[in-house]
Amino acid sequence: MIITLTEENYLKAIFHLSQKSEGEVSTNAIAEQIDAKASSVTDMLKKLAEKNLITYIKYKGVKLTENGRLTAVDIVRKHRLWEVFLVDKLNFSWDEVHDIAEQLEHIKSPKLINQLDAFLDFPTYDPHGDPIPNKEGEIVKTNKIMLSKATANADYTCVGVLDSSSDFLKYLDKHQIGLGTDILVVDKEDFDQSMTITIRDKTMIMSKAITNNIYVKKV
Amino acid sequence: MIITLTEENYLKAIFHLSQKSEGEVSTNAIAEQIDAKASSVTDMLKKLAEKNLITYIKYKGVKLTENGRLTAVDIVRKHRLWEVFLVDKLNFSWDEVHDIAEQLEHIKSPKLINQLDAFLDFPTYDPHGDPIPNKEGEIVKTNKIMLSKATANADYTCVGVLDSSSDFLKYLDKHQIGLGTDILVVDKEDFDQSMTITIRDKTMIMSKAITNNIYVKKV
DNA sequence: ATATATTTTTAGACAAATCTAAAAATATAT
DNA sequence: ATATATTTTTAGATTTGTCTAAAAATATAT
Repeated sequence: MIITLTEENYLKAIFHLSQKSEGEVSTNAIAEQIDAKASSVTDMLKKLAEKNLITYIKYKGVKLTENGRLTAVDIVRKHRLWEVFLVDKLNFSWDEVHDIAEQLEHIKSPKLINQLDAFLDFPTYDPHGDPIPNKEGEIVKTNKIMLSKATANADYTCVGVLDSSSDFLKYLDKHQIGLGTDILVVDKEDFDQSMTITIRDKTMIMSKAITNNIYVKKV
Repeated sequence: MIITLTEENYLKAIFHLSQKSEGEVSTNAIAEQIDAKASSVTDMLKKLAEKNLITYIKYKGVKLTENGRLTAVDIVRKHRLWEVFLVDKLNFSWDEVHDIAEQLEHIKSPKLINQLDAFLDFPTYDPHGDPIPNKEGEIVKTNKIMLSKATANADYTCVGVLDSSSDFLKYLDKHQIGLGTDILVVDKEDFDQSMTITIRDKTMIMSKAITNNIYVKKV
């Protein structure tokens, strides 16, 4: 069955939205993610349901079918492998790769992806710390938590970011925070939930807007 | 100015056709190359002329403008660089790369192509012996000739192929002919223009259908 | 419980790229 | 030079993905 580029983007959007919260994904949420009008989304949902990629009940939102999930995960796999390629082989920085990978993820050739995977030495995480699904569509789950949920007086390591927009990644670069950076949570302010943290013996304060976008693991 | 994927394919087709013969390119020739109906081509030619990518006079065929030529050459550059990547880095064989490069050539990111170029060590020829245009759109001209035009009792080296279809390339692989293979032309039959050649001390006969698709250089 | 707000869907229109069928222009052959 | 063949264009329809505006369904608030 032929799946168009647009359909692929819808499937990916639905997949990402269903990762964020349980249950059905709403039309409006998809519209926002895709940057389209809700009416356009409704049209597309009918097509995807017709192709058995989603289950769709009017006014009730959608869910990916097994088929749809596998298709979406395959796109995510390609996206993340290409990001590794761009950073590891072509010397891109982690804030530059998203838009290019967004294009490359639609290239259709199973052999290409398998060879790329081998060429990159079968990476398990992309440059933002997101896991790379395997060929069977399985995704490893790491017990990462949001930095904002970390407890005071404990050591953590940065293992990923939620927001991989260029602006946020540049902020992290500026403060020399990357994957593997050790973070000591010194204090958490009750009032605005800002945090005092220590990185390489330098202490700084981070707003919740920041700590809510950094994934850490207890060390 | 935004150039769609379809427009890019038309420009590339016109470019390749104008390489083959002087003067204007005909609507039918484009239709055949693109595998579309002549009426569709006419519609597209109007659009391309509107965008100043071609000069188009009704019933008189088309020519690329400087702008159109640069756009087409850039696509060819990308196509050939990706082919080098696939063969040199991902271990594809030369008969497998065309269709994938056909997709990759449309990825839009100047930085990506420049970094790829550097990563591949600035190659000048693709896996089929076709020259890779430089950033400025210049293409080196080699004094290659068709094997069918070669003279008897002279030494040549294979430097390229005209037909880079999978079937033809597999024929060459089977007979262990590749870029750099030395070919001694022993005799040329007047009747059917078949040739007796010697490759690594093994003599064989090649029909004109074959010799017409192999580029050689006198050695 | 009823009015109000929000979300979602429908209806109809539009742009891009294609097609078929027919008309117009150009080329070829006797 | 005139009839015939070929090439190219036009006209009108179709598909995909989008939109706006209005209607329908669902959710929220008093």
